[in-house]
Amino acid sequence: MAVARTSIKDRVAPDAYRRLREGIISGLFHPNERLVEASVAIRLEVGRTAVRAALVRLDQEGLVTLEPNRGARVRLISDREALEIEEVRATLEAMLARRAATRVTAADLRELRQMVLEMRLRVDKNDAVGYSALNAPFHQRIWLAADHPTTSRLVGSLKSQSIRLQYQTILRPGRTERSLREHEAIFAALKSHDPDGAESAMREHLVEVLETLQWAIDGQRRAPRWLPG
Amino acid sequence: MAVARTSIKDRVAPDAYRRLREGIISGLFHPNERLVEASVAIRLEVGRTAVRAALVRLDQEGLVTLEPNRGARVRLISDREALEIEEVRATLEAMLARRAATRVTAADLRELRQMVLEMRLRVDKNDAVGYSALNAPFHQRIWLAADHPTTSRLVGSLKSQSIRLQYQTILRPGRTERSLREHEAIFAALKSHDPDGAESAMREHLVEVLETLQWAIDGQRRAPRWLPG
DNA sequence: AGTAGCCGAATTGTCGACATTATTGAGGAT
DNA sequence: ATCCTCAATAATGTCGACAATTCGGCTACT
Repeated sequence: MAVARTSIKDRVAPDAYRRLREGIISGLFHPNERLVEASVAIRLEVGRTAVRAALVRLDQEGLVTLEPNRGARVRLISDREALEIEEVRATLEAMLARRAATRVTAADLRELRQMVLEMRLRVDKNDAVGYSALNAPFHQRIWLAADHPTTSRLVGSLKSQSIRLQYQTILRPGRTERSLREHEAIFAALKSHDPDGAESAMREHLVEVLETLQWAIDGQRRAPRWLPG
Repeated sequence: MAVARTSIKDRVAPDAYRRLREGIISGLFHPNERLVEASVAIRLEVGRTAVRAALVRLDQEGLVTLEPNRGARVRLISDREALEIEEVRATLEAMLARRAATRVTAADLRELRQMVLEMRLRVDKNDAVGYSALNAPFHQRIWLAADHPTTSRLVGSLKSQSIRLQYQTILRPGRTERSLREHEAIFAALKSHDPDGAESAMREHLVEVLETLQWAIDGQRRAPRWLPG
């Protein structure tokens, strides 16, 4: 059989943090699930020490809650908190868009244009998930153009916390069409180096997202439980 | 002599993180200073394990940089980064002020009014440091009124990173007078429940702070080193 | 029947020992 | 003199063992 010589620390140990993080974000570990150090260590094929360090880090990052002597759980973001996070994100991304408008290079614009075109393509093909996959890269490209690493890091961290509800927002009928137009508006503003335009376009876009989120929350408040009879 | 029965873990261990953090913020550990686990452990009278955990957490928080196999240092925030942080803070606090304007209770206003009066008092007494000490609580009181814990936490964390330059901003001649008037303007806007007014007053205030910061940076770029002869 | 208190399993917290990795400095060859 | 090699040192990374804590269930007593 031989589990190969990948014997627990070929070079896996260093990124126990990254892998656990990925596991949480991807939903492999469910919200509120207990994370027992020993079990996780076995599952990830790393030592308990590494898991411990990862948990501390994830706690600080907000993806995990760590209570003294009582262990760790995948942090369950409340609905209210999810909305708050989205609100902050909107504020910061609007600021980034503003900055980006005055700094985009030709290369930036070329790439962004490419992305928007690809998005349009997928929407026309009714490929909602495919479209949604381009969403994050598009935004990130704007962050890059804004040249503001501090904020970028912050927004990135926020985003990872609110993934849970992200999936459901895709499902809203007619949302992709609208989302695409918003993205196109943002691109247009950036292209014409219009800070006010970019900021407000981004803000409008994220207000939309926020409303969709609210819609998703309302929806799930009913759906998940039918009492028998 | 007897260092008392505080024998290394009476109940000190749990907050090694807090103490190390405090030490960094208060300047007890200098920027760029190496933090050797063993030494810190002795100095804080805790085990190396606790120090390790604290370092990981502080790294995630941005107060310390942690390089694999090369140890930890107190993070030195570059001038550029300090400005970026202040910029983010301005954006977020402006948003908080806006929210606060629509939610301040009578009790909030009473407390804020008290603070502003006390500030006025100290400025009139030419007590710059005394005035400056009231600054943080005033802002925090507004965060509380805004009722947006996510953002409050974020802004608090940002603030701790940029302490280094904070001191020098006090020294700017005529700054306190001006700062006081800005605070009074913010209070007035909150009192009349004017979101736009509160947001812009806060933004103006923080733009002022940002400029002062820039001034301090420029100042220190010359001051700290005279070559002999 | 109800409740206080107590055992025991499971899990976290801490320590000490040791392996691993960077760093420094001395010595030697070119 | 300069560069290279290689030990000596110092610090970090990891593991295993054990102490401390929590929690669930069980008993004993009223």
